[in-house]
Amino acid sequence: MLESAPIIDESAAEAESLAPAVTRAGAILDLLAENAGEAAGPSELARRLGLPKSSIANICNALADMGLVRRIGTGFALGRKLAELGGAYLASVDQVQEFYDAAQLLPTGSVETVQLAILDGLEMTYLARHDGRQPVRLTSQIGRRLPATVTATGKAALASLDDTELERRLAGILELPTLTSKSIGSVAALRSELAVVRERGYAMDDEETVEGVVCFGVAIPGRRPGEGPYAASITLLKVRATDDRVPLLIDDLHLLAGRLSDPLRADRARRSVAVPGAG
Amino acid sequence: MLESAPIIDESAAEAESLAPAVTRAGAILDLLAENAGEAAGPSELARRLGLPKSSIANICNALADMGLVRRIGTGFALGRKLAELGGAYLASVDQVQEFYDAAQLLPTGSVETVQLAILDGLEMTYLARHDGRQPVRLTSQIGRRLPATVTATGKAALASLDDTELERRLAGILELPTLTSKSIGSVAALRSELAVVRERGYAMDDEETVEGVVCFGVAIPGRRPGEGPYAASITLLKVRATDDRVPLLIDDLHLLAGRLSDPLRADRARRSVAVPGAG
DNA sequence: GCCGATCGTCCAGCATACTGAACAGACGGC
DNA sequence: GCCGTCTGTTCAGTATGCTGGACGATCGGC
Repeated sequence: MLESAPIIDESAAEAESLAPAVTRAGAILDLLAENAGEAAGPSELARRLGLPKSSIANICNALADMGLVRRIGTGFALGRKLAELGGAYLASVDQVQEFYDAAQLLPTGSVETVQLAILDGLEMTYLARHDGRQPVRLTSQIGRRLPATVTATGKAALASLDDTELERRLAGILELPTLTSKSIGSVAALRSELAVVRERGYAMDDEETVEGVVCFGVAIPGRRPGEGPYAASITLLKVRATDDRVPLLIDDLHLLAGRLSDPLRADRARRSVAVPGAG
Repeated sequence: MLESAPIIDESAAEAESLAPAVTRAGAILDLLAENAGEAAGPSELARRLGLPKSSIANICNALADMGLVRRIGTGFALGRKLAELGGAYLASVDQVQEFYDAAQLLPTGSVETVQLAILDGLEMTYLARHDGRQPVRLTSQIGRRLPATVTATGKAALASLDDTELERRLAGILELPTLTSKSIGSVAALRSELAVVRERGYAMDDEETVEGVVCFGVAIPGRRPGEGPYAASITLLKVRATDDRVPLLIDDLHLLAGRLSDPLRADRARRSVAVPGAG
């Protein structure tokens, strides 16, 4: 059950939208996503969002008619059309398609967990995952968001920004979210870490996201102006990150990044002629 | 580029929504998903949907502010938040979580492509996929929709419906969509096929989706009332569907279906204590 | 089995979000 | 280089979608 909470205005920009109903619908979806799996009724949603109950009910019914949410009893939960749209988004990102092909060809990294993410503000959204042969599954689910400052992908992506853009994103930030005792907590520490990343050519997450797990990451520039940088990472148990393997994995990441960065790719039309799949 | 098309009213229910802006926003997302990868401007969207240009622009800006669509130049394409919401939806479906665990434990099927889908009307939406060890990737992408009548999952799911529900879904259907020359094209042929499925205990797609590829599927009942039935399938090249392997794969599917059907699952709380992932 | 609380739904009035036309800029072609 | 056609954006007026309150159904507790 969703815990009651005082009135909040979800995602600030509410006040000045030219299509308030749409913005509110988005806030509803966000709220349902935070408590995925649990259904919430109109009253509860209205209380949480600080919006009139009737409006919420109208919007939810419209969302339900389209399949964006599904009715569970009298409440609402995320709907199956979101899987369809999410899949369509992922299919529309060229880097995702190429990532799957390229990741399994990596000489050393193909047996590890390799992931692709995109920077969004100060968070990373994970877009694709190559599951290696390791029995332990340490991976984030696709679509999951993690703070950029505690992940190898995030630090690599932030380090690839020019200084003015970086300062813009850090403006007003006083404290950084931490997931373990090793997570970077201060902006000052982050700055020096990013300097190291730029110098070294790759980023490292040394148990900053999960104890006992390390990640290595490199940035992948976007192909269109304004398109936030991407980053690829390899995740493995710290005990497996031996001195002889790590350099090979770093090489693999640079190889992968090179392939995903290169706009000269002959298989541009591959997607449109691909086998439509079977079920 | 999107081809021009005459005015159409996307997904009929437009006329009588109590939150028209939300319904329109959904229609926009649908349209962008159909032509994923290509950006579309307000004018083009307005023409396609038969709606005022200004309204479309307002809605698109609201969607862009939330990340549900992204701006590409002056046009719009699907946004990264859809990946987040889609992932949250998939995480909210208990069967998906259990599917990943169960599929890789199948004695014979774990080396093949195993998929999970849900019935929606007369289409299947693919929710999860276990990639086997086969070099050829025959899989649909997650979120993809295929006609239920040409897929093993779809026929298994339809066969699990009671007659009144089945007739309701087939009402008014004259012709069935076909993907290959072997696809079922008539409702009469479908009825007799479903009778065979019920008798036999599993469904088969014999090159009805893709030439040279066969699938076997079994239904998995939903756990909540009104929740459309699920189905699992195993996909393989027809040349690999030998008489000694197929019975083993069918056994695996029934095993899988049994595990996903059984509401008595001790790992119910697993999701809430799972490792949050690393990046 | 009664009652209180809370739920989801309905309806009419008002404020507001939507509409339609006019605006300036960017291409592309004869 | 000009012009026709397209784009995306802006703005004021009005129809319309949103709001708040009341209704009936449901659940939980003393």
